[in-house]
Amino acid sequence: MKTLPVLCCGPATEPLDPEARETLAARFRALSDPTRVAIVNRLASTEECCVCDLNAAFELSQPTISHHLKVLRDAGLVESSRRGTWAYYRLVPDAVRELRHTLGG
Amino acid sequence: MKTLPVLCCGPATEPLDPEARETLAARFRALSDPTRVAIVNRLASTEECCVCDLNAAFELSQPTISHHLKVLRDAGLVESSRRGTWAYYRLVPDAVRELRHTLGG
DNA sequence: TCCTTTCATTGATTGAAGTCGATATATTAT
DNA sequence: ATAATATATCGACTTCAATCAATGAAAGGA
Repeated sequence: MKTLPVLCCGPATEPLDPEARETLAARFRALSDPTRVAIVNRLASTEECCVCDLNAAFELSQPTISHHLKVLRDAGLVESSRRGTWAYYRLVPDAVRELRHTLGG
Repeated sequence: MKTLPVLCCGPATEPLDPEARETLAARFRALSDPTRVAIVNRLASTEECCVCDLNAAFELSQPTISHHLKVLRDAGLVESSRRGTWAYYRLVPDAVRELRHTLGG
């Protein structure tokens, strides 16, 4: 994965090309929903998490949770693997780190 | 301004209360548009910037740029001041830092 | 085999967001 | 005063996103 330039807050920051703008905006958009922020927060504390736990943790329908997980997956912020009947989700640390770096790490 | 807890990626992360989820999501949402990412990036490199420069820098109408600036203002990521006819915008470093911290600074 | 459980997908509905033209407001210049 | 310039706001249109009920797909158990 290509490393994106630092967005802020150095004294001299390089301008972003249109592709980088799109990529960054897409990732921030994945975090633009309270439920998804909470999911990422939960994954940050539990290392790995079954979908069934997430379904139980939020007062939303199962398809809605599944939808949010898909948004996070498409953004590359989380990844999943099936073991038997269950699906387990975890953060992609590099993606999160890159976003943080974008905000001026 | 209240300091939000670290979102990621420590071994033990505290769960976010609903209000914190909303606040964080709102700020990430302000960065969920390519133009706004570019504006913030530009502000990060120029310290302060006239709206007229932003209008010239993007191939969007003046009302659209004004709208994006309002979104960023409402999110607390930028602030503005008028000097004469011109309006100058700049980043709010604390807000950006807080977001970065949320991603596990 | 059939039923149950877990998760994903589809379709529909509702509300939010991006964009622009038109207009309003405020400041400076003539 | 009048005109010109710089921003902001309004109204309308269009596209996108969140949500849920219903359905599909895959695995395990009786």
